[in-house]
Amino acid sequence: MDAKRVARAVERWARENLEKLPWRGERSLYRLLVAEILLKRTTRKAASLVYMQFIEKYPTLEDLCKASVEEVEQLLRPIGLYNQRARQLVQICEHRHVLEKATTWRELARLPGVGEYTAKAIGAILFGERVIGIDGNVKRLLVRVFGRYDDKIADALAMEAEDTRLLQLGLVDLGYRICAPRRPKCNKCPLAETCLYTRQH
DNA sequence: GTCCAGTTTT
DNA sequence: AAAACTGGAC
Repeated sequence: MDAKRVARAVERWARENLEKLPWRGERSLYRLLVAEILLKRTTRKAASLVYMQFIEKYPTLEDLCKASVEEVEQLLRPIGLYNQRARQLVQICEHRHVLEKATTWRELARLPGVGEYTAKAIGAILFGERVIGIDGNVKRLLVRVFGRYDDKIADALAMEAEDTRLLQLGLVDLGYRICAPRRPKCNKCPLAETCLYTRQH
């Protein structure tokens, strides 16, 4: 298995090609967590606008914790799932101490609304942990490249990471923008040489 | 396995 | 008109 080769290629690609998004480059755990919750089952475009409004209104965790659920719901209404998301954000305030001290993805995973994907993605992006969050886009990419997906593949990739942030964001961006569900842009993909799917088509 | 929910893409 | 959208809770 070419985990090392794939990791290198993804990181190299990510260095030049990551899409600029409002939460990219964000060093605040609070802000990254807000972004992840807004992005669940939601496109980047829709999430971007609401994210910027959200951060302007609640720049810090303290600001959010002073807000009411209704107020937060109102802001989230345009992108849907507002009931659920607003409740989760307010619950995170109740677990404020966890967020303030967390240094590993396992601690984050205890927060309401934070599952394995979100916790591992932040672990890779912010904490530099050797983990990779696997969302639908990354899974599709890995199935195409390796012909299958299981936990061992994700672990192997994480172990080969030189820069866990670049690897995580690179995988997500490649999966979303290049390795699209239909008509993937294999001619623009840095993994085309080793990709099983590309070679079979 | 089902539900959440408005927006975007096909 | 569907199907999908950086999932997670129940």
